[in-house]
Amino acid sequence: MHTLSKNQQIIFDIIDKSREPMKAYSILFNVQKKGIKAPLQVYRALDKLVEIGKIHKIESRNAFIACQNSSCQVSKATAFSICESCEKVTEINNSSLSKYLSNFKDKAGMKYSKYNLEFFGLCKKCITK
Amino acid sequence: MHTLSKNQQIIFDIIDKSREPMKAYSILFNVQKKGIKAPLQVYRALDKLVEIGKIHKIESRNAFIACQNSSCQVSKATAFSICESCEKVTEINNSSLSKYLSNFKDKAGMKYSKYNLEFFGLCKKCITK
DNA sequence: TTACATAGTGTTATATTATAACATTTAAAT
DNA sequence: ATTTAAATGTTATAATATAACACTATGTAA
Repeated sequence: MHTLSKNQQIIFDIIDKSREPMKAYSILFNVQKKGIKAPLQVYRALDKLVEIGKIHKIESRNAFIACQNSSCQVSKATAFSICESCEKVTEINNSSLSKYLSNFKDKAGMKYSKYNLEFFGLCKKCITK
Repeated sequence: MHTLSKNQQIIFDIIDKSREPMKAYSILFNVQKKGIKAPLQVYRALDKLVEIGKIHKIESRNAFIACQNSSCQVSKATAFSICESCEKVTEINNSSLSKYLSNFKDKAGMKYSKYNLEFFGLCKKCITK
Protein backbone atom coordinates (compact mmCIF):
# COMPACT_ATOMS: atom_id res chain seq x y z
CA MET A 1 0.00 0.00 0.00
CA HIS A 2 0.91 3.53 -0.68
CA THR A 3 1.02 6.25 1.95
CA LEU A 4 -0.41 9.43 0.59
CA SER A 5 1.37 12.70 1.08
CA LYS A 6 -0.35 15.59 2.79
CA ASN A 7 -1.69 17.21 -0.37
CA GLN A 8 -2.56 13.89 -1.93
CA GLN A 9 -4.57 12.93 1.14
CA ILE A 10 -6.43 16.24 1.28
CA ILE A 11 -7.34 16.01 -2.37
CA PHE A 12 -8.23 12.35 -2.28
CA ASP A 13 -10.51 12.93 0.70
CA ILE A 14 -12.49 15.64 -1.01
CA ILE A 15 -12.94 13.59 -4.17
CA ASP A 16 -13.84 10.51 -2.17
CA LYS A 17 -16.49 12.39 -0.21
CA SER A 18 -18.04 13.87 -3.33
CA ARG A 19 -20.98 12.07 -4.81
CA GLU A 20 -20.17 13.33 -8.26
CA PRO A 21 -17.02 13.69 -10.34
CA MET A 22 -15.04 16.76 -9.37
CA LYS A 23 -13.22 19.12 -11.65
CA ALA A 24 -9.73 20.33 -10.86
CA TYR A 25 -10.64 23.94 -10.22
CA SER A 26 -13.60 22.96 -8.12
CA ILE A 27 -11.25 20.86 -6.04
CA LEU A 28 -8.87 23.81 -5.81
CA PHE A 29 -11.63 26.07 -4.59
CA ASN A 30 -12.61 23.53 -1.96
CA VAL A 31 -9.14 22.98 -0.56
CA GLN A 32 -7.98 26.56 -0.39
CA LYS A 33 -8.91 26.72 3.27
CA LYS A 34 -6.47 23.84 3.79
CA GLY A 35 -3.62 25.84 2.33
CA ILE A 36 -3.57 24.52 -1.19
CA LYS A 37 -3.50 27.66 -3.26
CA ALA A 38 -2.31 26.87 -6.76
CA PRO A 39 -3.67 24.75 -9.62
CA LEU A 40 -0.38 22.95 -9.91
CA GLN A 41 -0.61 21.63 -6.40
CA VAL A 42 -3.94 20.11 -7.31
CA TYR A 43 -2.83 18.72 -10.64
CA ARG A 44 0.26 17.13 -9.15
CA ALA A 45 -1.78 15.34 -6.54
CA LEU A 46 -4.35 14.31 -9.16
CA ASP A 47 -1.63 12.88 -11.39
CA LYS A 48 -0.25 10.80 -8.59
CA LEU A 49 -3.66 9.61 -7.40
CA VAL A 50 -4.56 8.55 -10.93
CA GLU A 51 -1.22 6.80 -11.31
CA ILE A 52 -1.71 4.70 -8.19
CA GLY A 53 -5.35 4.00 -9.01
CA LYS A 54 -7.01 5.80 -6.10
CA ILE A 55 -8.95 7.99 -8.47
CA HIS A 56 -9.91 7.89 -12.13
CA LYS A 57 -10.25 10.65 -14.66
CA ILE A 58 -13.49 10.78 -16.59
CA GLU A 59 -11.95 11.87 -19.85
CA SER A 60 -15.11 13.06 -21.53
CA ARG A 61 -15.83 15.34 -18.59
CA ASN A 62 -12.37 16.41 -17.42
CA ALA A 63 -13.37 15.32 -13.97
CA PHE A 64 -12.18 12.93 -11.31
CA ILE A 65 -13.86 10.30 -9.15
CA ALA A 66 -12.58 8.00 -6.44
CA CYS A 67 -12.08 4.40 -7.44
CA GLN A 68 -15.09 2.37 -6.42
CA ASN A 69 -13.36 -0.96 -6.61
CA SER A 70 -11.60 -2.22 -3.54
CA SER A 71 -8.42 -2.86 -5.35
CA CYS A 72 -6.06 -0.66 -7.28
CA GLN A 73 -5.32 -3.36 -9.82
CA VAL A 74 -8.13 -2.15 -11.96
CA SER A 75 -6.73 1.29 -12.54
CA LYS A 76 -5.62 0.05 -15.93
CA ALA A 77 -9.00 -1.25 -16.89
CA THR A 78 -11.70 1.28 -16.26
CA ALA A 79 -15.32 1.48 -17.32
CA PHE A 80 -17.93 4.05 -16.46
CA SER A 81 -21.56 4.78 -17.12
CA ILE A 82 -22.46 8.41 -17.57
CA CYS A 83 -25.96 9.80 -17.55
CA GLU A 84 -26.16 12.53 -20.16
CA SER A 85 -29.03 14.18 -18.36
CA CYS A 86 -28.02 14.36 -14.70
CA GLU A 87 -24.31 13.67 -15.29
CA LYS A 88 -24.24 10.94 -12.70
CA VAL A 89 -21.17 8.78 -13.21
CA THR A 90 -20.81 5.25 -11.92
CA GLU A 91 -17.84 2.97 -12.15
CA ILE A 92 -18.76 -0.33 -13.74
CA ASN A 93 -17.45 -3.41 -12.02
CA ASN A 94 -18.30 -6.33 -14.24
CA SER A 95 -15.95 -9.25 -14.57
CA SER A 96 -17.37 -10.41 -17.89
CA LEU A 97 -16.73 -7.00 -19.37
CA SER A 98 -13.26 -6.65 -17.92
CA LYS A 99 -12.30 -10.14 -19.05
CA TYR A 100 -13.59 -9.49 -22.52
CA LEU A 101 -11.72 -6.23 -22.87
CA SER A 102 -8.52 -7.33 -21.19
CA ASN A 103 -8.26 -10.21 -23.63
CA PHE A 104 -9.24 -8.22 -26.66
CA LYS A 105 -6.70 -8.20 -29.46
CA ASP A 106 -7.09 -6.28 -32.67
CA LYS A 107 -5.88 -7.15 -36.12
CA ALA A 108 -2.90 -4.82 -35.92
CA GLY A 109 -1.34 -7.10 -33.34
CA MET A 110 -1.09 -4.37 -30.81
CA LYS A 111 -0.98 -5.57 -27.22
CA TYR A 112 -2.90 -3.37 -24.89
CA SER A 113 -1.84 -2.63 -21.37
CA LYS A 114 -4.73 -0.38 -20.46
CA TYR A 115 -8.18 0.70 -21.53
CA ASN A 116 -10.83 3.19 -20.64
CA LEU A 117 -14.48 2.78 -21.57
CA GLU A 118 -17.23 5.34 -21.15
CA PHE A 119 -20.87 4.45 -21.73
CA PHE A 120 -23.42 7.23 -22.21
CA GLY A 121 -27.14 7.13 -21.80
CA LEU A 122 -29.89 7.94 -19.38
CA CYS A 123 -29.99 6.62 -15.86
CA LYS A 124 -33.19 5.12 -14.43
CA LYS A 125 -34.25 8.33 -12.77
CA CYS A 126 -33.78 10.42 -15.87
CA ILE A 127 -35.54 8.01 -18.21
CA THR A 128 -38.80 8.45 -16.37
CA LYS A 129 -38.63 12.23 -16.41
CA MET B 1 -26.11 12.21 -46.51
CA HIS B 2 -25.18 15.54 -45.15
CA THR B 3 -23.73 18.37 -47.23
CA LEU B 4 -20.98 20.08 -45.35
CA SER B 5 -20.87 23.85 -45.11
CA LYS B 6 -17.80 25.73 -46.28
CA ASN B 7 -16.02 25.79 -42.93
CA GLN B 8 -17.04 22.25 -42.10
CA GLN B 9 -15.61 21.03 -45.40
CA ILE B 10 -12.33 22.88 -44.96
CA ILE B 11 -11.88 21.52 -41.49
CA PHE B 12 -12.95 18.01 -42.37
CA ASP B 13 -10.50 17.95 -45.28
CA ILE B 14 -7.54 18.88 -43.18
CA ILE B 15 -8.36 16.29 -40.52
CA ASP B 16 -9.03 13.65 -43.14
CA LYS B 17 -5.69 14.28 -44.82
CA SER B 18 -3.79 14.14 -41.55
CA ARG B 19 -2.23 10.82 -40.62
CA GLU B 20 -2.51 11.61 -36.96
CA PRO B 21 -5.16 13.10 -34.68
CA MET B 22 -5.27 16.87 -34.90
CA LYS B 23 -5.77 19.32 -32.09
CA ALA B 24 -8.12 22.24 -32.45
CA TYR B 25 -5.49 24.95 -32.39
CA SER B 26 -3.29 23.06 -34.80
CA ILE B 27 -6.28 22.89 -37.13
CA LEU B 28 -6.82 26.60 -36.63
CA PHE B 29 -3.22 27.36 -37.52
CA ASN B 30 -3.50 25.26 -40.66
CA VAL B 31 -6.70 26.82 -41.96
CA GLN B 32 -5.90 30.45 -41.35
CA LYS B 33 -4.80 30.85 -44.94
CA LYS B 34 -8.30 29.75 -45.89
CA GLY B 35 -9.85 32.58 -43.93
CA ILE B 36 -10.78 30.80 -40.74
CA LYS B 37 -9.38 33.07 -38.09
CA ALA B 38 -10.99 32.30 -34.76
CA PRO B 39 -11.06 29.27 -32.45
CA LEU B 40 -14.81 29.36 -32.35
CA GLN B 41 -15.07 28.82 -36.07
CA VAL B 42 -13.01 25.70 -35.66
CA TYR B 43 -14.87 24.42 -32.62
CA ARG B 44 -18.24 24.95 -34.24
CA ALA B 45 -17.23 22.92 -37.25
CA LEU B 46 -15.70 20.25 -35.04
CA ASP B 47 -18.89 19.98 -32.99
CA LYS B 48 -20.97 19.48 -36.09
CA LEU B 49 -18.55 17.00 -37.66
CA VAL B 50 -18.52 14.96 -34.47
CA GLU B 51 -22.32 15.11 -34.28
CA ILE B 52 -22.75 13.70 -37.78
CA GLY B 53 -20.02 11.12 -37.31
CA LYS B 54 -17.52 12.36 -39.88
CA ILE B 55 -14.87 12.75 -37.21
CA HIS B 56 -14.32 11.47 -33.72
CA LYS B 57 -12.78 13.09 -30.70
CA ILE B 58 -10.02 11.17 -28.95
CA GLU B 59 -10.98 12.22 -25.46
CA SER B 60 -7.75 11.28 -23.74
CA ARG B 61 -5.83 13.43 -26.20
CA ASN B 62 -8.18 16.31 -26.94
CA ALA B 63 -7.68 15.58 -30.61
CA PHE B 64 -9.78 14.71 -33.62
CA ILE B 65 -9.52 12.09 -36.35
CA ALA B 66 -11.63 11.34 -39.40
CA CYS B 67 -13.96 8.38 -39.11
CA GLN B 68 -12.32 5.36 -40.68
CA ASN B 69 -15.51 3.39 -41.06
CA SER B 70 -17.48 3.80 -44.23
CA SER B 71 -20.67 4.54 -42.39
CA CYS B 72 -21.70 7.18 -39.94
CA GLN B 73 -23.85 4.76 -37.98
CA VAL B 74 -20.92 3.94 -35.79
CA SER B 75 -20.42 7.42 -34.46
CA LYS B 76 -22.18 6.30 -31.32
CA ALA B 77 -19.99 3.30 -30.83
CA THR B 78 -16.35 4.19 -31.08
CA ALA B 79 -13.20 2.31 -30.20
CA PHE B 80 -9.60 3.31 -30.68
CA SER B 81 -6.14 1.96 -30.10
CA ILE B 82 -3.56 4.47 -28.95
CA CYS B 83 0.16 3.87 -28.89
CA GLU B 84 1.56 5.53 -25.80
CA SER B 85 4.97 5.85 -27.38
CA CYS B 86 4.39 7.24 -30.87
CA GLU B 87 0.82 8.41 -30.23
CA LYS B 88 -0.47 6.67 -33.32
CA VAL B 89 -4.23 6.30 -33.09
CA THR B 90 -6.27 3.77 -35.03
CA GLU B 91 -9.99 3.32 -35.10
CA ILE B 92 -10.95 -0.24 -34.25
CA ASN B 93 -13.55 -1.81 -36.47
CA ASN B 94 -14.43 -5.13 -34.95
CA SER B 95 -17.94 -6.45 -35.08
CA SER B 96 -17.52 -8.83 -32.15
CA LEU B 97 -16.41 -5.93 -29.98
CA SER B 98 -19.13 -3.58 -31.13
CA LYS B 99 -21.80 -6.25 -30.67
CA TYR B 100 -20.55 -7.06 -27.21
CA LEU B 101 -20.50 -3.44 -26.13
CA SER B 102 -23.74 -2.42 -27.81
CA ASN B 103 -25.56 -5.20 -26.00
CA PHE B 104 -23.87 -4.62 -22.68
CA LYS B 105 -26.18 -3.89 -19.78
CA ASP B 106 -25.08 -3.12 -16.27
CA LYS B 107 -26.76 -3.94 -13.01
CA ALA B 108 -28.12 -0.45 -12.59
CA GLY B 109 -30.46 -1.04 -15.49
CA MET B 110 -29.17 1.89 -17.39
CA LYS B 111 -29.64 1.61 -21.13
CA TYR B 112 -26.75 2.98 -23.09
CA SER B 113 -27.10 4.85 -26.32
CA LYS B 114 -23.43 5.47 -26.92
CA TYR B 115 -19.98 4.41 -25.85
CA ASN B 116 -16.37 5.34 -26.36
CA LEU B 117 -13.50 2.97 -25.74
CA GLU B 118 -9.82 3.81 -25.78
CA PHE B 119 -7.16 1.11 -25.60
CA PHE B 120 -3.59 2.06 -24.70
CA GLY B 121 -0.40 0.17 -25.33
CA LEU B 122 2.50 -0.05 -27.70
CA CYS B 123 2.11 -0.51 -31.42
CA LYS B 124 4.17 -3.10 -33.28
CA LYS B 125 6.80 -0.59 -34.31
CA CYS B 126 7.28 0.76 -30.83
CA ILE B 127 7.44 -2.64 -29.13
CA THR B 128 10.57 -3.55 -31.06
CA LYS B 129 12.35 -0.30 -30.27
C1' DT C 1 23.97 9.68 11.30
C1' DT C 2 25.42 11.58 7.48
C1' DA C 3 25.02 11.78 2.78
C1' DC C 4 22.52 10.86 -1.07
C1' DA C 5 18.58 10.16 -3.98
C1' DT C 6 13.76 10.53 -4.74
C1' DA C 7 9.42 12.43 -4.10
C1' DG C 8 6.75 16.18 -2.74
C1' DT C 9 5.87 21.29 -2.02
C1' DG C 10 5.25 26.35 -3.00
C1' DT C 11 5.13 29.91 -6.24
C1' DT C 12 4.79 32.77 -10.39
C1' DA C 13 3.90 32.84 -14.90
C1' DT C 14 2.00 31.08 -18.97
C1' DA C 15 0.23 27.69 -22.35
C1' DT C 16 -3.64 25.17 -24.06
C1' DT C 17 -8.40 24.07 -24.68
C1' DA C 18 -13.02 25.73 -25.01
C1' DT C 19 -17.23 28.76 -24.68
C1' DA C 20 -20.30 33.21 -24.12
C1' DA C 21 -22.52 36.78 -26.37
C1' DC C 22 -24.05 39.30 -30.16
C1' DA C 23 -24.52 40.86 -34.94
C1' DT C 24 -24.91 39.24 -39.54
C1' DT C 25 -25.33 36.07 -43.56
C1' DT C 26 -26.60 31.96 -46.03
C1' DA C 27 -29.44 27.98 -47.08
C1' DA C 28 -33.68 25.34 -46.73
C1' DA C 29 -38.43 24.77 -46.27
C1' DT C 30 -43.14 26.45 -46.70
C1' DA D 1 -41.35 35.63 -51.17
C1' DT D 2 -41.25 34.83 -46.51
C1' DT D 3 -39.93 32.57 -42.73
C1' DT D 4 -36.97 29.53 -40.07
C1' DA D 5 -32.94 27.13 -39.06
C1' DA D 6 -28.17 26.73 -39.64
C1' DA D 7 -23.90 28.73 -40.26
C1' DT D 8 -20.63 32.62 -40.04
C1' DG D 9 -17.61 36.43 -38.16
C1' DT D 10 -15.87 38.75 -34.30
C1' DT D 11 -14.31 40.11 -29.69
C1' DA D 12 -13.75 38.80 -25.29
C1' DT D 13 -13.14 35.58 -21.74
C1' DA D 14 -13.61 31.15 -19.20
C1' DA D 15 -11.78 26.70 -18.06
C1' DT D 16 -8.19 23.32 -18.13
C1' DA D 17 -3.37 22.30 -17.72
C1' DT D 18 1.82 22.74 -17.67
C1' DA D 19 6.77 24.99 -17.47
C1' DA D 20 10.37 26.42 -14.69
C1' DC D 21 12.72 27.08 -10.55
C1' DA D 22 13.74 27.15 -5.65
C1' DC D 23 13.09 24.66 -1.69
C1' DT D 24 11.69 20.82 1.84
C1' DA D 25 10.66 16.29 3.49
C1' DT D 26 11.34 11.36 3.35
C1' DG D 27 13.50 7.05 2.64
C1' DT D 28 17.74 4.31 1.91
C1' DA D 29 22.21 2.81 2.30
C1' DA D 30 27.05 3.61 3.64
